[in-house]
Amino acid sequence: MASDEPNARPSEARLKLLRTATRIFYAEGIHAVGVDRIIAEAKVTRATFYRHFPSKDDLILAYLREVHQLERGMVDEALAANLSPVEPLLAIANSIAQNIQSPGFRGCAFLNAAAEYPDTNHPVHQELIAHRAWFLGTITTLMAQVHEGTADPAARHFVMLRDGAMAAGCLSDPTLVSETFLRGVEGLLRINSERQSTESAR
Amino acid sequence: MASDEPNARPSEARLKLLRTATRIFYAEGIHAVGVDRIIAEAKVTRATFYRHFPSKDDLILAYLREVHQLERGMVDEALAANLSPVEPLLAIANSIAQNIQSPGFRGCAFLNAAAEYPDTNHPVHQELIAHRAWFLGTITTLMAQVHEGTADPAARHFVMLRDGAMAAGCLSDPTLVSETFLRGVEGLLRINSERQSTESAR
DNA sequence: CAGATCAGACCGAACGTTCTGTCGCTAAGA
DNA sequence: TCTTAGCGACAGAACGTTCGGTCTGATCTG
Repeated sequence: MASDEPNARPSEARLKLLRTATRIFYAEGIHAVGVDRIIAEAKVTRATFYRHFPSKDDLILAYLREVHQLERGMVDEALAANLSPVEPLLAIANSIAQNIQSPGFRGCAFLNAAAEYPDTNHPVHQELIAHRAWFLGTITTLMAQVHEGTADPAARHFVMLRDGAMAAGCLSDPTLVSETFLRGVEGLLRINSERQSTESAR
Repeated sequence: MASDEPNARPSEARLKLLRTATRIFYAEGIHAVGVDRIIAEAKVTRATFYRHFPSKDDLILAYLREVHQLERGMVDEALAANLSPVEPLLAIANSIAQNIQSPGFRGCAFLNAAAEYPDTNHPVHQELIAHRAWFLGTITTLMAQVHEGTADPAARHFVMLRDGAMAAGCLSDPTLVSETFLRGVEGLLRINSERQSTESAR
């Protein structure tokens, strides 16, 4: 990607473009927003835009990577305060619930991108698949610490609840959606903890 | 909506347009497909298109109403074979699971439309909100027959699992997604049935 | 005959991308 | 200290294509 060397300090113009794109793509959709709009609101010129992003698709990929980093940050934070096997999962769930209730919440950037880019050959689609693989893998690892034998189905169940909550959070009452999600997660963790306790008692 | 009187037989041209739009919009996304494409593949002319649909938005609304009718048909079928309070819900869940595993599955047309039309004032957005209200209401009514007191949260939980399954069904292994969904629903129904049995035994 | 459909041209706007010349800033070299 | 070169950003025009929508006249069918 142009001008994005790992150790180079990103230019102010590039940051402005990426920040603007992240905000507008998330709020309004990707296809619904043209590069003209991003350029105008970032207050840079066309030449500057194309200097940093060779095409609109490059900007979209940068947007998704930006959101991915934000979500990684959230997960890393939950892992840092790690006391018992269940707590990181609850911390992640609470973070998701808070996000759902935050102003400007507009669902999952990756699920939204999937709706707009269904072609599995498109780089945008491939980017979101990679993100989802990371998230499922992370939850699976955490679930394995709760109960090794059922980690896979339990993680899939967690992610399904997450996906459902993210999808519905801006289509109905976010408070009810968050409650439903947290209850589902708590029930899931309770069942899996009891399995672990039952097997430990043997 | 033009030429769509309740008792009039829809013309062949209109049917072709709607059928084509339903297929392509669902498979490829709404913004990603222009009217030219629909017209070319439906093998009608531009004037015919605009005779039946005054604008692209009218076609999109017709597409969503078409999918809504299909889903109503699925639910009506599940209700028709109604033996016990739990069975319609299981039938609906099984129908959803089969859909997820069917060729060409591309998620929920309404969730996909929500991603592309986030503006709550847009008629497309309002159409999908109405559809979701119908679905949640239907599931709530069915859950009330399982256990009156927890019908609301249980229905929301069911719909959350459904949304998550629909979102993930074409982004990962559809068989695993279906299994996860059906297990989640079975667990939910078991818990709610046991609540009903417990309260009946008092 | 009336309505539906056809063929096809047209419109202005928007789309993503390319390009040119100019300006400002910074760092390095004389 | 001054000059120069290089880099990044600016202003703005231009390109070809696609977009959704409008319109006209001809043909077909019931």
